[in-house]
Amino acid sequence: MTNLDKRKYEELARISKALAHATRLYIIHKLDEQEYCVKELTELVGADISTVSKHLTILKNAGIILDEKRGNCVYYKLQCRCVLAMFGCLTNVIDSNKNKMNAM
Amino acid sequence: MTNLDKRKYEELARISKALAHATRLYIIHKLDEQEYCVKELTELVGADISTVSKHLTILKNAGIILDEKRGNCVYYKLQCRCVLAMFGCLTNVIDSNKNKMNAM
DNA sequence: ACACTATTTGGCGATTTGACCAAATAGGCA
DNA sequence: TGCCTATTTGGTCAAATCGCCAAATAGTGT
Repeated sequence: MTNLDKRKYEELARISKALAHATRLYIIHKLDEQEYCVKELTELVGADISTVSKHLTILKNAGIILDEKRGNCVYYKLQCRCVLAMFGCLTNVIDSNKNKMNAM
Repeated sequence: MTNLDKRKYEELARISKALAHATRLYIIHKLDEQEYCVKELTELVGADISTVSKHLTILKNAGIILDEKRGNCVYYKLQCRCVLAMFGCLTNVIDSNKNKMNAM
């Protein structure tokens, strides 16, 4: 793997790692429906608010979501809806696995 | 997050985690071009063969690649090319980030 | 059976990740 | 200013991940 390749795939992995968590995928899914503040997401997720805040930071750093402070709250929304295609991809793999299973 | 949701997003995360590594993404990319045995991939990747073997196991367990023993070697290939769409998705996010940057 | 090659597995140390708690920070409002 | 709510940050601990080495396994050919 050349150095150039290495950088390229580490960049891809950086985004990919940000997606590699059930809670973060769930948050993305919810933010696709509407924007939410941290407190609201915390209730939806059902974890400590500091935990949710950290997940949001990870997604933000990956450029997947955006934050906007309004009044007392920080609202998050999807930065680019192209991540939603990821769900389709992941689901395809899962379905494809199931089909392979059934075909046995 | 309901129990059903939880199961669903953990399943998605399971696949997503398998992709969350530069070397594994690189392997997928190479296997898109042609099939390779472990030894060949090891040379391409430039890591210990046991390390590469473990990466391959992770990808196999996620249903992303398939192995086939022929002669002395185990050849790996993509199980479903739908994972390739994932590269497009990840690249979109990265490009989208860059565009947002430039627009500032 | 023996030697040789390819691959996987087990185990270890190092690093990263994830969850919670507690404390710090930031804004709004009385 | 002081209080209250929302959010982030720092710290700690447990668990997961990663990479290598060494050993085990599997198959080929002599």
